Amino acid sequence: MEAARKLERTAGSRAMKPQQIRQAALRLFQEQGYGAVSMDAIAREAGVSKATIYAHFADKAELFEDMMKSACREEWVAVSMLDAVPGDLGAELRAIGKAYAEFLVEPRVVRLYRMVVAESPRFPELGRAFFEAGPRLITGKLAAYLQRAEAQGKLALGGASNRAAQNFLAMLRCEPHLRAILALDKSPEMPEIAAIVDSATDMFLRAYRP
Amino acid sequence: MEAARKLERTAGSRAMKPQQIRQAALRLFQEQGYGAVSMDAIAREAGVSKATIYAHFADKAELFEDMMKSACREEWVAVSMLDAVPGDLGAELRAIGKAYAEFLVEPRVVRLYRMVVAESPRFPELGRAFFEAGPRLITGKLAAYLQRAEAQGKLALGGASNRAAQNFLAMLRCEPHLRAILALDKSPEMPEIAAIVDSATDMFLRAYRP
DNA sequence: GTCTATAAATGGATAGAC
DNA sequence: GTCTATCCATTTATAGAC
Repeated sequence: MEAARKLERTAGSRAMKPQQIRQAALRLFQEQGYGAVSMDAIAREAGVSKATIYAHFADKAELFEDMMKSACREEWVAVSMLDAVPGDLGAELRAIGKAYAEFLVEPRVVRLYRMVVAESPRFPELGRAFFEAGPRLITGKLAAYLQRAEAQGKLALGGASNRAAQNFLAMLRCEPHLRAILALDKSPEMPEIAAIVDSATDMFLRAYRP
Repeated sequence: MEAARKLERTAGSRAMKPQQIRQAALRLFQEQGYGAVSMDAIAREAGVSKATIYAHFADKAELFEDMMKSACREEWVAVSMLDAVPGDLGAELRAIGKAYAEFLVEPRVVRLYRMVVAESPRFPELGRAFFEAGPRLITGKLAAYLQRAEAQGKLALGGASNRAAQNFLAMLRCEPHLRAILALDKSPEMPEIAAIVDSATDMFLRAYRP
């Protein structure tokens, strides 16, 4: 009964504190990097006391890992929706490719990628979570799609649908993506990306047309 | 004359201190990330006092940036040597591709890439230096090579040699590269890389064969 | 659970002797 | 140029009141 009373009494603002802390931590870690952010700064940014953070997270490392895994799951949801839209094979590949290539230069995605890459050696589960939630999922989906297209006689992949999918997706991790990762431009050049996707799709189809 | 005497007297170990410091800093920054490394730790690792570091570098940021630019130049030298080896077009592309794809999973290169990606937003010159010394240089070289091949009637690129080069190189930044970046494997799987390079080369040639 | 206050150690950077 | 010793702000994490 004590537990029940507690739950009632605290359903309001208390339950939101962990989320506030995660969001504040995400902002600061993105701006300054894991090692450069202090728990004091996170407490200030979240509008809570430091002791409150330690009431919800064991230490800085656990807060970081917990927050990052949530962020990975949330970010990749958008692109995991990539399903075949109606149209001919070329149009479908172009649409999937454009969505993915543009996703890969979104500032939120780029910032997340930077943190994952930077801290993967110290947080092994993080690199794994990112890979499974994103690249692995989307590669599998595209490979299945290409396999269906081959079964319908629209492509000649020699059964290597997974490798073909990897080749296609790799071409979408293109120079604009790299330039975004390296913070070389103020904002990504979307027309250039569209042209690259067209080029990659054309090349893919020329190579794998029956 | 005082200057001359000083130079004589200090030609031995003193001139090497900056290099010792750079090397120690590289090791620690790679292991722990920029924000997590202290100047005390660098001094210990280099076997010098903290004051000696500050005698050669204005502060932590300048030490990091100076060291990183040196590291970028040194690392990319290996792959910038990539010149056409004798053989037919397919064999040459395969050789270039294999060298580049294997370079991209070397632990030293992966560690450097992680740091550049992590700190590019805070050190804009770093992302620029990395890009110019590596991807930009190699893309230009390959584009020129492909253009010569097209002039000889061995390829049909429609004049878009640069885009073709980018497509080919993007396929070499493949899943093993991504897995290495994310620290998913203990050691890179070279046979898998060779198979991917073969696949990418075949696809490239099927698409662009006259 | 949440706060204020503080402990105990470490951070970047410098002074002054040699 | 190089060292030892040190300044003072900041660090992670906790104690104790509510």
